[in-house]
Amino acid sequence: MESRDRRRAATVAEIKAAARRLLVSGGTAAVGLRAVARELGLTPPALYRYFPSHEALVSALIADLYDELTAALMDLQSTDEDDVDLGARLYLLANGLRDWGRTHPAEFALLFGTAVPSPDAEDHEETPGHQAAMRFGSVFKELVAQIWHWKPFPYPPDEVLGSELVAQLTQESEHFGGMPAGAIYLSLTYWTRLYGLICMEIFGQLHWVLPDAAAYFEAQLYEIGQALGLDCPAPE
Amino acid sequence: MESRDRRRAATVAEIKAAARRLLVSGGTAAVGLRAVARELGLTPPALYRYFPSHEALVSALIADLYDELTAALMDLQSTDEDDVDLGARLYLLANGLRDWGRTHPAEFALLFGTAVPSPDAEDHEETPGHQAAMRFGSVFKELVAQIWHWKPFPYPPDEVLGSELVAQLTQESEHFGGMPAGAIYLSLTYWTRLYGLICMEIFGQLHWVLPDAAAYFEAQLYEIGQALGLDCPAPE
DNA sequence: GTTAACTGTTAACGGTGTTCACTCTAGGCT
DNA sequence: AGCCTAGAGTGAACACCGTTAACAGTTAAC
Repeated sequence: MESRDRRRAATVAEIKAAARRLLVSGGTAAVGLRAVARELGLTPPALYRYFPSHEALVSALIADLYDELTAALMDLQSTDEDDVDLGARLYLLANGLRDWGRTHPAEFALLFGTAVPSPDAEDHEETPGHQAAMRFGSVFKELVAQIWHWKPFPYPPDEVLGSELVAQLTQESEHFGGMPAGAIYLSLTYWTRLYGLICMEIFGQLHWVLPDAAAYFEAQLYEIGQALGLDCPAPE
Repeated sequence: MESRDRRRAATVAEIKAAARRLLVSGGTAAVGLRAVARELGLTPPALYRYFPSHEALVSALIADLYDELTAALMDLQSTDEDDVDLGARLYLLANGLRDWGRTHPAEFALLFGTAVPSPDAEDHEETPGHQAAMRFGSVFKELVAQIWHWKPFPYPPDEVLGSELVAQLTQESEHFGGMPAGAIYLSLTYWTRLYGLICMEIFGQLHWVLPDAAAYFEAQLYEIGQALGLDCPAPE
């Protein structure tokens, strides 16, 4: 005899589970409102008791997937001892993100394949999906800040970056544990290269030159780790 | 009294022009078959005389856009003298690609924002869009090969790349003017970083840390140019 | 025990890509 | 010149989509 809100929460979970099933089996386009209703043996309008629109349903799914990915990456790091090499943790994070994308291509495409809405819509900054994405991003930011305070790496001086870039980077310093602009620049470069690499591999934009991007990814990972003063495992 | 095929070709061009108008004004989702027909004052089934499906229409538009982008990048290079610094050409290419994306965000999203179909569908490798994408890619490949033969740059030895990666890269050597694996690796790194960077900027995945990615792009461009032994204009 | 909130239904509207049967016009062939 | 066939375009229809409105049954709360 579950209370009403419990039943409601359970139904919401079932809806999202059905949506995800459709996403996995048929890609982003397959997760339609009517299809989800069909999956649950409901009529389409019934879903409007739980989500105000189809887009809201998809957004909720996106938020869930972000949180799942975030959790997967976090407990991938916490499995080892506390005094582990932080560089190895970053290596685990990078490989964990890639692996998640490779094992969940449909979910990955939903999270990172669609263009982010323009940032001028400032009223939509509080969407649950956006907040979940922020939590996901801070996993990387916090680890990088830890690495910096653990073993500071050499970074380019402000002169070579240019004052405009330094100004923007300094503004983000609080989110990076007070790191200097040059160190934030290197961290951002790490993220940019990692993210771009994984997206290109999973979205198939690397197939035309590399049939299997694993070795290339490994080499790149070694390269970008070095820039942060880390000794990632060298290939071969 | 234009011949029948002329009239037909003209109509095809009008259809694609209308599709593009819709793409620019309303994004990828706005270029629907019925909307295109409406734009031309036709009924939807009429378009099936020119394209077998909606997807084919979009594919044709994609191919056109690839060719337009390719042409824009090519005559961006050919505007200067023949004995110009080839490094400057690569710099122009990189900036040209970014500028095209920034001035044509809807077209850019259509070309690079949707996931590429899986490569296991080998029968769809001859689609006009795919061929146009190949032509686009070879602009970069050919310029890099020219640079290599013009002023060979130092490259990592096979040992640090690993035999698996070297094997894959060597297989692509013919498309890169006979360059060694390490040189192809550096070129691929250049492309990967450039491509990833531009996609992230235009798809808004850099907004959360950099309000204006121009300075960051400039710094990155300088960095990746150096890896190819080029003296790109330094920032500031 | 009555009442109000909640959950689900059916019917319908406007939108989409697509197919079929039909008309009409213009070119090619004898 | 005259048929006649291929091509271009139309209207009606189908199956799908997201969404809304009006309605019915159940269930929790006062």
